[in-house]
Amino acid sequence: MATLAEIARRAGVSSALVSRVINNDETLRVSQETRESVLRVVQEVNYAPNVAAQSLRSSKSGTIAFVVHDAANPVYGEILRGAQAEAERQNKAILLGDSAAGNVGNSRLAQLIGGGGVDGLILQAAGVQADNLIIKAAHKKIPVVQLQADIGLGGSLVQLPDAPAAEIATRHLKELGHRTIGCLATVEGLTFTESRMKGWQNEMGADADPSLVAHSAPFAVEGEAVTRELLLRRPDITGLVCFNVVAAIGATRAATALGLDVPRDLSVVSIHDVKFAEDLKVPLTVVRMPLAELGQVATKTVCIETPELPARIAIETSPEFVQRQSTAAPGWRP
Amino acid sequence: MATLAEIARRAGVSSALVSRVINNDETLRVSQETRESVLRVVQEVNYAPNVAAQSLRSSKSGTIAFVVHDAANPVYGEILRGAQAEAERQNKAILLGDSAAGNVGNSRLAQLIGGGGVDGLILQAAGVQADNLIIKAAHKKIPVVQLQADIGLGGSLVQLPDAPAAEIATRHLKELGHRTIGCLATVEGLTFTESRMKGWQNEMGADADPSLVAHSAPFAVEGEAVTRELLLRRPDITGLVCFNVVAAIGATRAATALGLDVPRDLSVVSIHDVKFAEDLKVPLTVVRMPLAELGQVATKTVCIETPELPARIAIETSPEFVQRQSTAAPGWRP
DNA sequence: AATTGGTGGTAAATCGGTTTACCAGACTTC
DNA sequence: GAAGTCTGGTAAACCGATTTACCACCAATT
Repeated sequence: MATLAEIARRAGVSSALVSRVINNDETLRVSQETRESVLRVVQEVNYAPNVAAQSLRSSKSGTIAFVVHDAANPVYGEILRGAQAEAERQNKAILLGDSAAGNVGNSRLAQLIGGGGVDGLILQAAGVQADNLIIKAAHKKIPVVQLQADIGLGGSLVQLPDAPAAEIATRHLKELGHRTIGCLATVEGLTFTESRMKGWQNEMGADADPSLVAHSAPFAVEGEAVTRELLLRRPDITGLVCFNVVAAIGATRAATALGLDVPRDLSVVSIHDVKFAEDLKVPLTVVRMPLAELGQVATKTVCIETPELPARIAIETSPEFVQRQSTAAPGWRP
Repeated sequence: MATLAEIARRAGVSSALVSRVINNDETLRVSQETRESVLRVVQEVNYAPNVAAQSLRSSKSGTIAFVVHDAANPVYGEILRGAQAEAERQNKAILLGDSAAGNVGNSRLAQLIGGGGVDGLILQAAGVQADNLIIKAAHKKIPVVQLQADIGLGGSLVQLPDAPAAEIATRHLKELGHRTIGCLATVEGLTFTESRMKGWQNEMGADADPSLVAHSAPFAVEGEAVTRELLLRRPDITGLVCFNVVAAIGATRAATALGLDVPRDLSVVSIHDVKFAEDLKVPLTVVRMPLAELGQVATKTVCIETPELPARIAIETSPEFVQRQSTAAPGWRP
């Protein structure tokens, strides 16, 4: 493990000089000879600066924490991909935290966040109590960006076009002739849930009966159970707008289990797409969200060096409607 | 940002004492009073040690790098989950690198790996040229664990029960009455590909004709294209063993596109499971691998402090056969 | 001869925590 | 009263890169 001092010794100069040569210090005047011999030794020993020392001196780690509550969820995979790409551009590495995988608060990641080992924190806490320790640790020390839902950390909030997406989905069903359109929402109270609810309500107008709404965490089993209850409660529903595609898959399971055919007896449209949507028994009609852009913007924002981050950032890219086979004009039921 | 010195000043002691109190130095003798007043100040200022300073002194970062070539792939998600869980136990945070997301070699992650900012490296490089810079950087400095495939980094190699899994899959088709069983393998030359090939050959015996084999990267589109060629070349194939479930989904697409019914005309069995396998048009019969355990063992191994890591570690947990609807006795073809 | 100015560097402080070696004072013991 | 032995600490040296301030030397100018 070569150090600056080692290189300095070999090149017969001081370590200050080596550092200044390596970092292209403009104010340094050095002979061409000396510069070259320093660089030669740097090559020879395959020098890589000690990041801990740099970090200690500069108070920058070159690292950002990205905490989600279920890294295996395909939706987060897409966000993460966008974040990775932007992080690369910003020359940052990403520390991945999974708040579902344990108590993040006592983890090494929390120590890093609290101890200056991280330059910024991106938090996707939808549906999960964000860990207080992380919050405290991060508070006032590093920039925090919340994705999709404001859980009161005081950082920036990056939002998707939630209302438009729900409107597109709902309007699609209306245009097919549906009137009684259920709403399989995500967890109540979260910012994006409320925005999407608003989108559904906007389109439904007077028909936006609260009894048409049910809430589910983004898991297939829960989506299934909740949809089952909803359909039993309101058997007149012919169309269903789902706020999460994983829950939507559960919804189609529930419909099938109740003897309903999708789309003949129930049309299902969901927000978010998945790969293999085409390969499903019922290929889902969806409204795609610009998830990679969400991750990218969040990362860019958290890397901003200004003291104050913008309070809210709205992703303006339009959601993309993808018609597949889970929606159709309302049919009769046997 | 409180420092030790700050606390020492407030408590009227030396910073050495504060450090030793905080770290429960056994050799320290200190009065109860002093200890308590130190701890009180520590609480008051919400002290968190600077990780860069600790890291510089100790040459440990509390961080491990986990580099995969496609973080969005569900198979890696499962491995990552196991790695996360074990990392938490080892009090390490995970730096995620995606070798598909760009050139890892020039990334901040590479700098961290080369500069002591990472305590270990787990590399899942299947199907991708591992980045030379990472290799060089990591070489001889930190423990390296390779997952599934040995790409010559000289570190440890953790292997799944590959041959048994392929045997189980192949035997299943044989027991259903299939004789001409194709093999949609993964990328040629990789350690796990070869092991699974061996499993297939073991079961096929004299019937293991090389023309029954095709190779595909773990992507649906490639699985589809490769399977199409294979089926056109060998239309007598009635059963297909796939080494990767994502490629297997592509295989069913190809079969369908050729007018073949799965499982009537072609039985498909795959290694690895996915969530929503039940929701697919053709629910796939699969052989589940202990992926979380793979991630867990890799993480545990990379955290070992001994100079020499074991060269090879075999995961002994048996693969789990899951019967669904993509396999059946060979039928006639129209 | 003394000053100015440019060239080519270097010494030393700093970031913050850890650890080793050591020490002052009180108290015992012979 | 001299030597040992606790008790309760502290000083100072790391870890390695960066950066500011400064300096020695030589040449040119006044």
